[in-house]
Amino acid sequence: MTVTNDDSAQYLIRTVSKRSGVKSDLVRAWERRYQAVTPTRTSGGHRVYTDQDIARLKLLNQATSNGHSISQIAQFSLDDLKHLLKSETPSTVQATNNPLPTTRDKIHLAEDYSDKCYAAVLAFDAQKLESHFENAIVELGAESFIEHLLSPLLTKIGERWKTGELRPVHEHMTSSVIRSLTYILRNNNPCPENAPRMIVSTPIGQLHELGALLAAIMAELCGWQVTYLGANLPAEEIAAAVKYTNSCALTLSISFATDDHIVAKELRRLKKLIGNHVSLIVGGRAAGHFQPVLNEVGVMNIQSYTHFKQLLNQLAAEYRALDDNNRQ
Amino acid sequence: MTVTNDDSAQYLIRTVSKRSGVKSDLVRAWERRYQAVTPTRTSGGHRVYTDQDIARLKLLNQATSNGHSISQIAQFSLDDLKHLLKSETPSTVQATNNPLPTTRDKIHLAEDYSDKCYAAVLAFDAQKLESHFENAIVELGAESFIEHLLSPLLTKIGERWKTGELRPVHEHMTSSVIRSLTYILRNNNPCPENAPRMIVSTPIGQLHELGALLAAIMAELCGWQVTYLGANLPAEEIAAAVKYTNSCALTLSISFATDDHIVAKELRRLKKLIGNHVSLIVGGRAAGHFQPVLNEVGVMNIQSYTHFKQLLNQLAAEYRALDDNNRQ
DNA sequence: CATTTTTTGTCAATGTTTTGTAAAGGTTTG
DNA sequence: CAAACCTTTACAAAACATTGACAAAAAATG
Repeated sequence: MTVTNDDSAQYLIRTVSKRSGVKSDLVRAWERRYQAVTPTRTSGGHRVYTDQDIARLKLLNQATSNGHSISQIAQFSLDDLKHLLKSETPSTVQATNNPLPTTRDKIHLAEDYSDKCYAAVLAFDAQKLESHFENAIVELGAESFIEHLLSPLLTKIGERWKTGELRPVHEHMTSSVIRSLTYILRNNNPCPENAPRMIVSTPIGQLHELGALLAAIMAELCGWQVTYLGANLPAEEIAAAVKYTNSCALTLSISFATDDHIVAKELRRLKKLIGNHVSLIVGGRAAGHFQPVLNEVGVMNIQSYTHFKQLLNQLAAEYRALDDNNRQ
Repeated sequence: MTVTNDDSAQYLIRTVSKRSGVKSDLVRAWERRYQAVTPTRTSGGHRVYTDQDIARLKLLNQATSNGHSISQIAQFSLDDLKHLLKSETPSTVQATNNPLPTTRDKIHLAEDYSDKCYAAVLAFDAQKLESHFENAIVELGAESFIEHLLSPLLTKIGERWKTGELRPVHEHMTSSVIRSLTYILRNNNPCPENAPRMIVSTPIGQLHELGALLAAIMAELCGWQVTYLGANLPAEEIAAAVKYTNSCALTLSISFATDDHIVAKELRRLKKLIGNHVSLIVGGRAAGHFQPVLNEVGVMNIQSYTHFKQLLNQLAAEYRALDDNNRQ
């Protein structure tokens, strides 16, 4: 049984765009130039699409971001497209050259969205927040969404939380919305079989999960196979997860400098439990407070968004090289 | 529930509007433009609708907020519309014969999936778990998925956790996967504008969120507009969320009888903070341990899956009636 | 390697369709 | 008689369509 409905389901182009992740203009362009889809029309001339069309555009979107030329694959059947995507390595996210002219516009757009999203958070309007996020993902693309919208937004929320403009519930609500969005983001970027694995969580006592959530999403986008565990877990549990999944990296977010003892103790225990072959990465607002322990334990400390991305790619490369050697 | 296909039950447009959530003007517009409904008339010319018409408008309302174009689906049959929305809302129609999968088959299938899912949990394989869930949702439909798969699975996890077969991480991982599935489930079942609102969370000290998650999903499926806050929140925060969202119900899950004092205290504080006009619902494995407090505070205690569903529908009906009165 | 050429995503301008809402003025109902 | 309905007409915002053009990226060519 396939996911798609029969032909009775009819959508207008904006819905198709939202669901497939392809901008409306581009949907039309693909139809005009390559007949990638052939929607029926209303009496007034508006395009009307089926569920199949949406599935098709979703796959085409994935395939093109994997490097395929749209002109070559536009007329493939659904099965052909699925087959194409199965036997493929994922999109490698380049961390390098960013300051392109198009990026500037995106940054502007992202700021715009960021304001709207923050307003929704402040108003405690989960529905609106989710809606803004959805639109932003389509317009910005997953990568830019994270870098220029999500990342600064979470920083802002963290700050406002300290000043008292926001309450803890605001953060919980936001986490909840973002968590359910994970599904769309992951959908755009299926990860391969042999991807390096990572656990993301928060040590015990650390209740704020926004940072961890961001890290998890970023890692997934960089081609990692991430298992996200949520916040506030004791070292033994996290270590167990690392073993179960055979992960080669563990990322923790520490955003609040509550009790130095606990965090330090947990970090030391964790390192002992997971051993040296697993990379321990720590980030978050308050990570700096624990610098001595971080150094002692041998933690990779995240400095910035870009830094984390570099780290992710670097580690993934190392892991792949290691993996190749083992196989030979 | 049951639908009286009785022709004797006839309604005027204001009633139809209230029950379906479609404004009177719009009901007329849909009739004039697309013949979405074709009510009979009184001798004087007033429109007279049947229960079927109401059901129809309800579905059309849902479908449009789901992205379907009203002009395209206005003339669909009731069955077509139901099929379009795939997951059937319990509060609406279920009376017609289900020609496709028997309930018995579904239960069997669900058990099958349940086993697979539990195996994935045990093996700590988040990807496989998510994949099973996805397939199950498609095959079973959202409702059956929750009743016959998710609900028993979570119970099982709770039990196995107590015996030590599963660790806390297993539960965290499962929560994480289910949380990201929320997106699909919600998408299948968009809630109307005037839906009653509910907050779902877990009182401070209660770290297990699976029960709360299930409650949230069920409530959404019953037509509530749910804001899910995650676990472990102090009374003030939860109460703030209730106020922000103007919720008329609050559901808490208590699955672990840690410290009687804290939970009891939190419940009392919560009741004070939210007042009497907000329904306080409590469920979960360990809810029974707090029976005295629950009685004292005036809590509705969830007894079972079915009971919760009844409660949800009943409260929603009460709220709608109240809302109607306020508007008049 | 340097130049075209092609591909591809994006945008702008301009006109149309869709769709929810509202006002005006008459009719029915209780 | 007041409240609720009815019909018609109109309106405006959002969403679409079409055409044509542009520029970056990729590919082909010299």
